Amino acid sequence: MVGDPTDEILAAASRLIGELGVGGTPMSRIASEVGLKQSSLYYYFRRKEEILAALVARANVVPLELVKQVAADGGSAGAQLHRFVQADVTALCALPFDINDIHRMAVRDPVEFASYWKERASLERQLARIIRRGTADGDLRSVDPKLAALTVLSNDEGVQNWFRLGVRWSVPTIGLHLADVVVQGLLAETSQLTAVRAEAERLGPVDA
Amino acid sequence: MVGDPTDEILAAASRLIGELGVGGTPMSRIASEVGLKQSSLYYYFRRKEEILAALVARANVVPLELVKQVAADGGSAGAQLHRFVQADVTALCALPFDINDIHRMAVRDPVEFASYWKERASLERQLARIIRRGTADGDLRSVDPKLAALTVLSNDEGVQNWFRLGVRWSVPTIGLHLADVVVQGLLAETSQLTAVRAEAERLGPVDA
DNA sequence: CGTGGTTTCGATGAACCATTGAAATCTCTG
DNA sequence: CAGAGATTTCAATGGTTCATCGAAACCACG
Repeated sequence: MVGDPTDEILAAASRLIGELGVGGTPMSRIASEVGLKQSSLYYYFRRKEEILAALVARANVVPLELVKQVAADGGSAGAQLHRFVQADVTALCALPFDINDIHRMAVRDPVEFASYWKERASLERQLARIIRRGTADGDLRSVDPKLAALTVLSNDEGVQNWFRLGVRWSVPTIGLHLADVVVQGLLAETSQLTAVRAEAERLGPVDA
Repeated sequence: MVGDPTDEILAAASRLIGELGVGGTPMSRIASEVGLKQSSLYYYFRRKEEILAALVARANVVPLELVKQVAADGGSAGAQLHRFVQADVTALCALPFDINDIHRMAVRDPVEFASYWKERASLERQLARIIRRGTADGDLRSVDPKLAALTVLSNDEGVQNWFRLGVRWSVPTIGLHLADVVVQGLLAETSQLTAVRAEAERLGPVDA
């Protein structure tokens, strides 16, 4: 054990949950991984969900940073959306565990996961803002911005889910495909897709 | 208790799991719901997962029926896709439990859920075939049909997930939005969306 | 040293999954 | 209707996990 036991525990939990799932990783296993006895974990975390909440809190920051960065970098709404989707898919697939797995717990325990839901709502709002602006500019079709934002995020999480099962495509391939579908699906005119894609590429990958 | 205890058990399990989640519904609760003791359940199902497998097996049939029906009804690939997405979203949202919740178990237990994975693969294949034909006809953009099929299904499951949390939109609203985005996202020309939508509407909702 | 705060642990209890062998119930036939 | 044989139910039990508690070990510092 080198650093803060809290970090050690989170790192071990993160790895094990990615391997065995939330339900499949007992506290005793996490404990032995960091050289502690099972009951000792409860000194650092009062309940198992507290570990999950801490884990998801970290994971949640990433997409939020992404959408902020994308908005700050500017460009058309389509290009922003395109860059966000690609980066979001990449970020979600890079997590050591399935975010939906932990999301499942967050549904049952709104108190413990309060910050998760707050950040999640913020993420939807900011994405909706981009889409709303796109509609106002005439770049995007006229859609309900909030509904569109929700489906975009759902899609990112959905493919992340299936990616973990070992599909044959690389993450960039999936991200690019998804970004293309989503953006063209919201674009006012299909012919703009190549232009939007070029613009997104010119701005480069998001670095958060 | 009126009919086959097996059906009684599945019905109770289905309802309880929708309410409390897979991990949150003990066998004892299911048992008492159908007027049995906990251990008696194991006469009908050897393990808890067997109940879940039976549940998901039923649920899985629906999208499979849908895609077959849609293909049988004919029409352009875009219209078929549009009708399928709407019907699939409706079907998934109508399930008493979150299909992803059970899907999670299926990942860890490929033996028990063997039929699930077979039907799932079949679903992806048939959807991919529709998309492939659309590309060949020039209706759809040139995309990897299998990747596109996977993302379409992911999207349906993704919104179903979030729908359960009580979003403010109705199921038909969500389904229509998603179908529009997906279809236009894959269409060769945006201008065709209204035509495709009209065609899909003329064919009516899928009745499987 | 020794005092007070921090960290770890063993013991324990409650909830749940699963098994088992026996009891109760049903079914069918002579 | 008796009773053999199959079906269905259950109480008892064991193993695993989450969580709590009080005591012991450890540590910093006067």
